[in-house]
Amino acid sequence: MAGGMRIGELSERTNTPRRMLRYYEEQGLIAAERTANGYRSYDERFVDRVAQIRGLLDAGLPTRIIRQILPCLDKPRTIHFPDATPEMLSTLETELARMQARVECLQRNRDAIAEYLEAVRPRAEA
Amino acid sequence: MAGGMRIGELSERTNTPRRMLRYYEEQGLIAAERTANGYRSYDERFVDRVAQIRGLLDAGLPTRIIRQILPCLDKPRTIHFPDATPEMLSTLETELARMQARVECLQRNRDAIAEYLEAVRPRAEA
DNA sequence: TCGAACCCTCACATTGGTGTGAAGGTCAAC
DNA sequence: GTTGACCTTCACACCAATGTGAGGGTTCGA
Repeated sequence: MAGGMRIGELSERTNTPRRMLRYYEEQGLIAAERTANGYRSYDERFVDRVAQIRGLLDAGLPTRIIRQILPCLDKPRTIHFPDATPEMLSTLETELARMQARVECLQRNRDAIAEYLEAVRPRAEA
Repeated sequence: MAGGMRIGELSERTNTPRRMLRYYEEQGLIAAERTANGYRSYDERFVDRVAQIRGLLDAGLPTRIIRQILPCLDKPRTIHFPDATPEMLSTLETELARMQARVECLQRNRDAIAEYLEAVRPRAEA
């Protein structure tokens, strides 16, 4: 069985506390297999998955929203078109707009900070 | 005295609970004047300021960080170059990188959602 | 067979942003 | 001069994300 790491390894590889991995599972963001003795078992795909979750959390999205949008982000579409309820589509559109607003806000402020640093740093490094 | 609105008006114009305006003040993000009777008095500039704060908060930055970067974002530079301590510059650089990462994460996921919606929505509206 | 290093669940604590309400001061209008 | 719509501070409560640790099982190597 090549594809099964336990929570400790996933924790190290994603730089995420075990506690959080269990929490994400509890929140329905990831669904780990279990080995015979009850240990969680993760395959490679969870590494990216967790990174994605952390990125979104860090960007200010709550788990409730992440849970809703995650299924739409799978590379090989596992959620087919008929699965999408109208409510879900409208949630997605709302979230899309909010993310767009966030991006713009962050970009504006990022640029302002960059500009400030540029002005304040008189070409230090060679 | 043309330029003094009270907390209620600022609250309405920024769509922000009074409670939060007081909280931002307590956190050192805004500094309101006081009229003779103790009421807070805000001028026009606070409208943009509060919007900026809310945007950053919504994007996941904690008040502690916002407090540090806000002074650098003033249009007419009120913070001059010598004011910047090395620690502050390094905080700014760190924050700049984090914001960049956030932007990229949000853009990726935003694009993925947009793509999903595009695929799932069979050209509905005229 | 013991110890170390994992894993499990459960549960309480903390932090930051926010909601809400009490107890009271100011001020304009009637 | 009382009412109503503001404002003040203070304080308790909530939720989500996270920390921490107790109490206990599994596995493996010395």
